[in-house]
Amino acid sequence: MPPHSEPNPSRRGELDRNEVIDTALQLVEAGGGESLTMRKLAAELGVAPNSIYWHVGGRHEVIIALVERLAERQAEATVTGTNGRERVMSAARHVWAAALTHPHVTTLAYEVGATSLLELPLERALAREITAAGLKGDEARDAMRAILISVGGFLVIALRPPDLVPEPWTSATLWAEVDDPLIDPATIDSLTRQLDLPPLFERTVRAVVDSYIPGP
Amino acid sequence: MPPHSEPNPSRRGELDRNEVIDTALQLVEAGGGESLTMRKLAAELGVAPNSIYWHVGGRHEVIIALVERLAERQAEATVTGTNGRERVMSAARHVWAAALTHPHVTTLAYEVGATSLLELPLERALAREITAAGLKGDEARDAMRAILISVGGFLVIALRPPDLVPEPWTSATLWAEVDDPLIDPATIDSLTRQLDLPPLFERTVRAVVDSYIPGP
DNA sequence: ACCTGAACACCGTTCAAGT
DNA sequence: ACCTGAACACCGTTCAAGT
Repeated sequence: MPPHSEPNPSRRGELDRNEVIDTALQLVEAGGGESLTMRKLAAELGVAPNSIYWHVGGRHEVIIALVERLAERQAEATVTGTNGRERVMSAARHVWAAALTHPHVTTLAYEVGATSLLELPLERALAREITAAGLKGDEARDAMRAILISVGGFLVIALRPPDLVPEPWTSATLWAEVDDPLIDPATIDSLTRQLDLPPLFERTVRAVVDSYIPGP
Repeated sequence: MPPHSEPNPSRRGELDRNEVIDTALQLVEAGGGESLTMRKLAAELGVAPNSIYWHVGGRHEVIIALVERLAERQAEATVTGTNGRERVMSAARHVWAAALTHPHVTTLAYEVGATSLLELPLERALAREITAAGLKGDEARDAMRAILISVGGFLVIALRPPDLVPEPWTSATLWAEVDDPLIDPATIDSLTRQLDLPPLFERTVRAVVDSYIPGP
């Protein structure tokens, strides 16, 4: 089998692994995961589809490589705040913000199960703040996972393409048809309106952070 | 393989929408979303692929219909608990449990953006408890969304096929290689071990519930 | 070592044609 | 009204063959 995992510094032709990965990354950032096909990628590179198999591997390997590349590029954002909870919250916000900056790659990474690979630098930053806040071992691990899972829940909503679901089956339309005497009408009305996600993120993730991270 | 995987060549006409949807649902429950192809479905029904277009429509419409069908079947579980927080927590657990009972359909529903359609009966149960707990309008809506998003975050982890990620890129392996003096070693060690999700769910969702729902 | 043409085994979907 | 054969426009992947 060809040298997928190890770089080959000896000599090369016109096409190299780096170029393939960069182009794949561009394709995904521009048009989302479904626009990354071996054939389109090959066409973009002006090469036959099977050449990619030699340099990188199949589609799955291309995706892993592209996620790895973006992870490297991911600038490690600086955490702010003057106490443990604030700093942990800040690290959590960085995970959220980074994912929103690269929605397509984040979605694709999730689909192939490479989320941790993409987020590792930012997860480390979070782990450092949790350590600094005084948590250790399983306690620290639980705090970390709980916070990341909460952020993940919000990302699921935020990263969903808005036109994915046709009108009659949106949450809003569905709730508009609900007539339940045990549910407050004002609540139903509120459920049919657009949701402002960032403030809800702030309040909810803070609740999770506060419950796991000791106060100042 | 099982008798259901063999096509049925001995049929004349009499294909109806219900049969198509039921078979599609079975296909998904058995083998996940990717095993629902128009051609497999047609073969299962002993019919040409294009017949399905006449009775139901394209793949997307088949999926919506199948999600709708399961939603109808979804028995509305009874909420337990003696105070508001307990009862809201119980309703949240039902959403979680229902999704785990039908992991493939839940995943597929998410992929086509029909999560609300699938969960509507259970979301209504949650809305009733939130109403009963005294919340109204935007406040109730925020509580509802925050709780569902938190549950969703856990579902993302719980529903992910375990063998999706190859060894070298699992979260555990990635963390095993981390050597950071600012992170407690016991924490890193804990991050490389298997996570017990249910207790974390319980504690985290409860924190969210407690922060949105007034105490007794 | 590097790249291609051709092929295989799939997809979803459409459309004219049959009953 | 109901169903099909045939085709179109795609996929990912493999393999023998060329340089």
